[in-house]
Amino acid sequence: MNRPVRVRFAPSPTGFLHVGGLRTALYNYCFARANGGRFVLRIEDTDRTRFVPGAVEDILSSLQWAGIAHDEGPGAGGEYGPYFQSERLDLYREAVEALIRSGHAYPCFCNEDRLHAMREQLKKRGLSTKYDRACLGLSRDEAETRRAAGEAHVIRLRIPDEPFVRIDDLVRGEVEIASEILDDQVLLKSDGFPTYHLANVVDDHAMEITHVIRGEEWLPSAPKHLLLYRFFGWEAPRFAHLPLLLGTDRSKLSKRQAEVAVSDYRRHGFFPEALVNFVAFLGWNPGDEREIFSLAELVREFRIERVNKSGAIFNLEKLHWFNQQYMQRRPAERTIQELRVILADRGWGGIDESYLSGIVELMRERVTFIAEIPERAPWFFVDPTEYEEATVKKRWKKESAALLRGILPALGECEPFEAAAIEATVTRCAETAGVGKADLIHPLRLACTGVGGGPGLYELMAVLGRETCLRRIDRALEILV
RNA sequence: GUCCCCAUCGUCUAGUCGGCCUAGGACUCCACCCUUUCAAGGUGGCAACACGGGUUCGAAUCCCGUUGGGGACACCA
Repeated sequence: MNRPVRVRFAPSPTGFLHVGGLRTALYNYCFARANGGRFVLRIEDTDRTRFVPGAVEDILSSLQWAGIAHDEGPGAGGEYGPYFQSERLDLYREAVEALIRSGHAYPCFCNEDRLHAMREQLKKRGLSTKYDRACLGLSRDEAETRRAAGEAHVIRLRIPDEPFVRIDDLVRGEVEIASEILDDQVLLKSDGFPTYHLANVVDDHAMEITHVIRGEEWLPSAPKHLLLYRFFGWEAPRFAHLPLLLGTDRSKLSKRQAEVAVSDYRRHGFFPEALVNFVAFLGWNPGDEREIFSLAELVREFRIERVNKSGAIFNLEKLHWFNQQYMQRRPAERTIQELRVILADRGWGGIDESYLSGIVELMRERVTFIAEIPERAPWFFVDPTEYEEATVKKRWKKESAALLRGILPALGECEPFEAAAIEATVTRCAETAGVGKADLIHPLRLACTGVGGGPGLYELMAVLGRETCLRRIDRALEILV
């Protein structure tokens, strides 16, 4: 009765890993980990016409980046392989023949044109566009003869004559669908490849999947899958249909409305922890007010029963907030290394470790992305060549130049050249000159950075170092007069 | 069009089997505090139970309907 928990994430390589797919994978992963189960990754590559080169690699690397590791599947091995459906074709063919023998499936020789015309007719009359079963009337002998002759055909599922199919969904409860609206779905295409419906059921059974956690778009076809399990005589898994991720226009999140590939977010500099945390909260929450969850914490707290029923809009602003939160929390060492790479890309390579450490310490709570550090504070890496006009106007007074000249020698002797000592120096000079500290601080900041905002002046000067500060002050004195 | 799903602030949501909700938190926005600046942080504010019927002493919570939104209707997944 109680089989060991096994779940799967089964993307098709028709594009890059979608953020919605990431959430589906995440929920599957959490469910498996929380229940001592196995998380299987299976590639559903049964549509040769839509295969996108590089998609499999993108799916794999995106999942790895996010920290969602599969126990079985491409790159991980496993007892239930192969994990590419294109390598399991024999299984589907055998299964479909068994279905034909038991009378639950039948060959159909209708061509696309006839099918299309038929649907148009039904649509015009306001009826559902299901197959009219023209080929169901064929005798078994005739069908076999035509198949043997190599005539192009598909195999269709024969929907039984019963009032309805019921599915007990883990997030939606009981859902009933009238059988009469179910279509005689194609199971095997004329090219010998299975459709999703067949391959999915055959593989989930073969791989002993106990819980199918997937997007809500599959809910309407779930009854067909249930029927398939019954016709095969297999125990069906439990189903959990997840609410959709929506774009700002409230329609299913798609390429048209926003960036949807996980790799896009990665490229923009979002942290995997932030994306995972954000996406986890689109349809689930712990029931209290906590919001920052590591992957390990999600595993510990995730309950499939707490998954919401309604779709959630992918709110980029909130994602930014999560990223900023993680910017402040993540270990500085990682940020330093990543900053080093970004700087090297901009031609600012070979920078001292302790210097980068000082920068990160000062900038981490002021930015959302690492790349913002050189953007917002280029003066850490190069002397300012011009001075922000509005700040000059507001902060550079007639007496500023004299004040800076006055503090220059004191800064030259300030020992050690650290925040506390620099502050003491500035305070003393301000007192001596009979002005407020601010009259010294703002011109100093302008001279050292060229801008009006940024980290605390003393801290920033300490990081820049005495030599750099003095040089910059000299130069400002020349230019600003 | 047919079928299915959904319905609390602009957004993500809390609201366990109806009373503790004059509906809580977070994002965004605004104000104030902190402060040399910019942030971060703190405090406060704006802002919602789609509508109509029931059931009940009592409903955001249960039932029905309406409306709205979404999804599915392929030899795509």
